[in-house]
Amino acid sequence: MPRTVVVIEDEDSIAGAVEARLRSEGFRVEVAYDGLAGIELCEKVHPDLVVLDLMLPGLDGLEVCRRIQRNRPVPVLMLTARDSETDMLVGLAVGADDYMTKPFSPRELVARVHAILRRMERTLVFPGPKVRAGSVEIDPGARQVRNAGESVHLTPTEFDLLSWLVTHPGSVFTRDQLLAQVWGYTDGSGVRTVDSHVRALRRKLGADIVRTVHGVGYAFETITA
Amino acid sequence: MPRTVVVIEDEDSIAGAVEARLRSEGFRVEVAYDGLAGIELCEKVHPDLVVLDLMLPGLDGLEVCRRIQRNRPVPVLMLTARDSETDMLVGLAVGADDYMTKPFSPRELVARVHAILRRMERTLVFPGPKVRAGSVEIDPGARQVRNAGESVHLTPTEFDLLSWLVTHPGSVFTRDQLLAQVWGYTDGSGVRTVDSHVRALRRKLGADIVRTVHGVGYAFETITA
DNA sequence: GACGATCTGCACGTGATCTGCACATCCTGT
DNA sequence: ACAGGATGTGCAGATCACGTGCAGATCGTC
Repeated sequence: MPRTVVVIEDEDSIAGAVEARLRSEGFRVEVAYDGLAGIELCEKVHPDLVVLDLMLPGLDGLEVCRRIQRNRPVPVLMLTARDSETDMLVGLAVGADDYMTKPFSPRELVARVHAILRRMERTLVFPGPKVRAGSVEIDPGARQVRNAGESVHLTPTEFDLLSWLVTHPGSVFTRDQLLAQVWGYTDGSGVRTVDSHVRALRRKLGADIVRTVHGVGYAFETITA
Repeated sequence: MPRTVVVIEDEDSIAGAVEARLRSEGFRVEVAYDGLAGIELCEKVHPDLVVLDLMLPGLDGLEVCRRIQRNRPVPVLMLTARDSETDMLVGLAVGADDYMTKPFSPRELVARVHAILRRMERTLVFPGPKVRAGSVEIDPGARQVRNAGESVHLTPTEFDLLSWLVTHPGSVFTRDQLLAQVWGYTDGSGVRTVDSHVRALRRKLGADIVRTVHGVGYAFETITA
């Protein structure tokens, strides 16, 4: 599933360059040429990130930022013509996650987009929707887990592992795949370590939280009670 | 006791007009002609209201506004030469209570000064919204904190840090994110400084005020009773 | 200019967490 | 039922992150 980026920028040349570059990076890109259109676009496509020009015709970029955030928290990379510390502070105040001054290199923009998304993945800043699985309730934003109402403490690796499985219900993953996705390892070292963490999850959340697929790996499934 | 107003404005003609008009309304008026002098003046006379030009020689008006607010919360009426929504939003973001674009009529200025002071009086009588977290009570307007009824003194940084966390309950923030949001730093320097201030908060308000998310960062949580 | 408050950030101790072995147990195909 | 591979369990050393004490730098105030 490709990441979606909404670009709100009135200058054609910049909008086009940003769009092309991000698209070549594998993002799904939608462009709006003024603030109101941008807000509507965000409501429609629910982007993973917004690239927003501070100076827009009609509605001001800061106001656009606020309205977008109000509907649904989303990381914002703000573009500004002026290079001043004030702009940065103001941008951060209304909820932007990073900002760049024009002119900028498309390469740098791509780098920052990736940086923000990586940060968001690792640490969801905004309270996201909670995921339920049987009696287990997972809050990705708060990195908290409850079982039958009781708060359960998970270590970082345990939480990341559970999160990965939960966000891909029904899919079976080999130990190597889990090491790659959750641990970031590329070589096949330490496959048994996965077992240890699966075990920890079962001890804390019940044996049914993770299903063993003999000869293959592990999978998460919502219990259809 | 007459109300004191500090006017920070570099243009002689405007400063003179504002001063004369306000004085004729019974205010005690002090004038500074640049940002630094304005800040010092505020420290000296503790005004009930500040009229602040956005465009100042030397120190930027927004920076002046922040520093004044940091020492002691005071209503600010901001003057700006440009008539743009951006400026208003920017001004409000850094803590101004109202803004006017030049040219303006002295009569209107006086009206707004009275309006702001009236509003302030009301909010003194009817305190603003307070945030509660367990036995801890936070008053953002007054920058005051109470724990089990006892008034607790927080340093500026401590209060800013707590405020940010409190306004995003449940969300986990990395040290880098907190440095960016609370300190305004963009590079990753000084991550351990965050620890020190978290520690100060816990010493003053109890260990539970901030939750450590091992391997990630910190989060604030209302006590789930 | 001097004093106190505050901020910053290092160094160290401690506790939490990760890793992966060795052995026990379970599963599957025959 | 049996063999052989796969998975579960207990555990301990290594590693990593965090809390703490402290001291120098800086800021605000008188």
